[in-house]
Amino acid sequence: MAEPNPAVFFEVFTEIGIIEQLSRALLEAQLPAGLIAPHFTVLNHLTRVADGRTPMEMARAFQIPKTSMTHTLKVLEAQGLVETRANPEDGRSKRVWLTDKGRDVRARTIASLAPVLAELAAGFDIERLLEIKPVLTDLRVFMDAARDP
Amino acid sequence: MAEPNPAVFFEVFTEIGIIEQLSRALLEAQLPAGLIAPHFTVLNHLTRVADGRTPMEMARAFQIPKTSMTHTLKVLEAQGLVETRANPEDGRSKRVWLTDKGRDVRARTIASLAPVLAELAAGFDIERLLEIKPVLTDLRVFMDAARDP
DNA sequence: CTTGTTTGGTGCGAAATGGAACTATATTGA
DNA sequence: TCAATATAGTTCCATTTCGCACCAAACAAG
Repeated sequence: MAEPNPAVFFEVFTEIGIIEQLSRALLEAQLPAGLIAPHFTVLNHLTRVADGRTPMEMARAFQIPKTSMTHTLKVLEAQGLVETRANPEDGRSKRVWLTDKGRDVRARTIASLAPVLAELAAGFDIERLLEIKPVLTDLRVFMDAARDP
Repeated sequence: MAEPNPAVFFEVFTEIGIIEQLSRALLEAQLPAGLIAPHFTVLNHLTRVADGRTPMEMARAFQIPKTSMTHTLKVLEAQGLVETRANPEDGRSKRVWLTDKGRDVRARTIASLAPVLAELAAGFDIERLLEIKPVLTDLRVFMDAARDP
């Protein structure tokens, strides 16, 4: 019997890296011109988690530098997909809100993604995904908590 | 009982995206200055899969555009970590070989990564990773085969 | 052959990424 | 209270990413 070997983390991360590339390509194929995955991620986060987040809250949620979030939001705002207003509770920060157009783009993308996902589901057993999902969630939460604060 | 819902793909991809970010940060923290994850990925691929691959073979393996591979290799070559020679079997292409220095950088990175992975293993059950790994591998293979050629 | 098409690789330019330094506001503590 | 420190966000800049256009070698068909 083999010893538990931490290298399995490395191997799992390698698989995850490739799947991330492939799934990002699937998403971006459905996005309107000028938008890429990080833009969609923000629209989706504001819809699913809570509208009116601050840039820093989102940067932390996605584990990206705040400078990257600044730029991503600039693009979204220039395209009229989000709008920002001052945060009355903290003069340093601002809050980001979806516009109707932003909500619409997000909804259309989800809709056009549905047949793509359905095609994946036709060739890969969804049950297996349901099994690994809680492990992935726990791993994400664990790693998120483990990084040096 | 719920219908099998393809949206679980979306949810799994979301978790995978965040884990990819976090794991990449762990790797890059161990890399020497001037190298980032994609550089290491090439060194690792040449070591694990086969030395002397062509740029296109690697671009396809990692699912990145060939122009990105050109640039990544330029950095690695400038730092003396790989060297390229003409491909005698095909005048259009070239083959990429690790140098001793490249092998050394890769080995040192793996070594310095070991305690990081061990620390992860101390807080997260490796058995659960061993369970999901084959599913991830199958998913990666399936998605890789499913993209339009 | 030789002409049309495919394939490997590069140069270029636009956009994205992210570190460093900076400003402004908030918080902490002596 | 007010000085020291921490935090949110931006600007600036170097590097990365990747689409497009291009070149050269290979291959395919007549």
